[in-house]
Amino acid sequence: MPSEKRTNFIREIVKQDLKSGKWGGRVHTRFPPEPNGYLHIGHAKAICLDFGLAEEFGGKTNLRFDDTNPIKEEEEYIRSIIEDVHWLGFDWEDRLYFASDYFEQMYEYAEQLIRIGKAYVDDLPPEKIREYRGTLTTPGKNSPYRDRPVEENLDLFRRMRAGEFEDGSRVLRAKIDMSHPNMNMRDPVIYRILHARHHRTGDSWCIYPMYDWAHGLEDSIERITHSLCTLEFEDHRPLYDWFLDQLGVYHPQQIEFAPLNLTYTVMSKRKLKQLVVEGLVDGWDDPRLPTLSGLRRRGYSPEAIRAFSDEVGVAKKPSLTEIELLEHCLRTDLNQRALRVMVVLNPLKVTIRNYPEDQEEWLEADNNPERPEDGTRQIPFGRELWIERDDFREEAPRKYFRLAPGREVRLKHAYYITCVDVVKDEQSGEIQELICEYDPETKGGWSQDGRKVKGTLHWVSARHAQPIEVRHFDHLFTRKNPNEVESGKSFLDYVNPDSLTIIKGAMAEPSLAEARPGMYFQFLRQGYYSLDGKLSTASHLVFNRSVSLRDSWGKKQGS
RNA sequence: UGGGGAGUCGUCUAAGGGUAGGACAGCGGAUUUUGGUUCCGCCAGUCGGGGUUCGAAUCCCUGCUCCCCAGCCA
Repeated sequence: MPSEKRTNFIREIVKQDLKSGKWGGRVHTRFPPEPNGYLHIGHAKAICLDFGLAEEFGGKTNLRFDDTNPIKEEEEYIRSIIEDVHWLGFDWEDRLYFASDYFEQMYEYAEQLIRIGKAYVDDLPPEKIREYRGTLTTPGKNSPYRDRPVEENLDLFRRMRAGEFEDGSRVLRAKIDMSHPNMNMRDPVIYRILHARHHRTGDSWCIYPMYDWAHGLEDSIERITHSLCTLEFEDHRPLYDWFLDQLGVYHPQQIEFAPLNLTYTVMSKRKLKQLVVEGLVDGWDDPRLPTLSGLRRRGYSPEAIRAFSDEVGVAKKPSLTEIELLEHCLRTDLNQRALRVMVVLNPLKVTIRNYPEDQEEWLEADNNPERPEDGTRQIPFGRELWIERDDFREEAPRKYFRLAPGREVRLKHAYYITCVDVVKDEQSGEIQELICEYDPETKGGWSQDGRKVKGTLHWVSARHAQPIEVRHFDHLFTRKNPNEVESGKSFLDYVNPDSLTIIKGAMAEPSLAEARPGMYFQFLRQGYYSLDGKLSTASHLVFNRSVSLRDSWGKKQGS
């Protein structure tokens, strides 16, 4: 369906609402991250949905930090989240909000809830509250403090705010129904005492609102129309609705969709954080992580991630998407834009014995055959070259059309060469060098006589080669779904010990010295690569492989 | 055995009484100065059982399976 925009059930609801005039023709969404970790590609799906929907229907989207728990939240996360959403290409204009900006208003609403007899201060300790809540199959029972008079509740709640009580000694709870089949409705806690410094409000509060209380109010205050969230909040919707109905305030519609899961990785912030804290990866932006900063460092483009978000769709079915789809989206984007360069990862020396000793020439190479307007560059050629060790076989299997003794191949953009001799180490038998001859009539890689050369190799002039470090990545986990753990094990037991391969002696053509982070390269015949801005120095360039090229030959060999 | 959700090719996702479509993956082939790209083709699905209907993925009944919920996290 190239011309038709892909639809989904939420988009249909929005279209329906627009038609019926339910929200006065408005579409106003929000992306509400808690600043307690870095954003990952699952968030990207939500961001694309929130911003994409508003964009499509002429609406607006707020970026709102849901910063109601000072114990877990940090400034660094706010910074990274802002950077990541911008990088993805979305703009919230002047609508950057913080839940903490509404604390006073939320507090007043809480007093209102107390006044209408729908909230009370409970002196039960945490264990007792849990005990009184009952279980999934048995009803809970009322707290002995449940029927305190309004005035007492008001007084106690004000004193909670004033800091008279210790953490955990009292809470404010909604008065709903302790035997409700939905656990969330069994008098949920709406304020807890936390003598903790908040990154924005400092020490002005020692009571903080709980998610269920805060979130609907935030949405209401901001006049959100469609409040999109993931499936696990489906159970919370009755509570979301209950609070807003009790207060009689503006009431957005919460709609839930299935979160994104990808094979061979984990998506929960808790687990990602654990990998970071335990030093199993190189920070939140480790290129093996599905974090947006990790993907960026690995060389993913925001366009690829947005295309992927469109591609996975939106539904309510819990799903596990194959990572291959993400990789496909990256290849599709990078094929169009990546600059082609030649890099030899595992060098094997080639001497062209009929090429003059001191001669060198500069040959023209296109930067991107998919986009001629990207022009050409000059690459140096000489008597001594590096080619890929893998591109030579002493004994060529059937269908192998790379270099072998007596065989002729094309050096991309250069000449046809024929292997005439193989130099080996006497002791080990290891191939040390290939002696070849070139055909001067094939400059540029064409022959006049029209003879066929099936194989084309990439190469680098030894004298001009720029040594670089290259990093290849494999899945971070050995299991398709590392969240499915056998008893007695943890997801950490499935971390892939071989997820990072460092290649030290790669040889690059000189133009790669101009590489900067954020530039996309295709190392010819190998894959897409990007400069690692964190590890590279002026004299030591490190390139990360974003994704390999598809390899139908290697696939055939491997099986 | 409480409540809330969900079941369509291997994976993701359309179709909402009228030919089950697309993408990824896989498999073949053509083109190719990247064994890339591009192009063409193939493979492959409505959870089971009843019912309503000329006609059911869609409506009804029933069964099964999977996911989420017992934080003073979000």
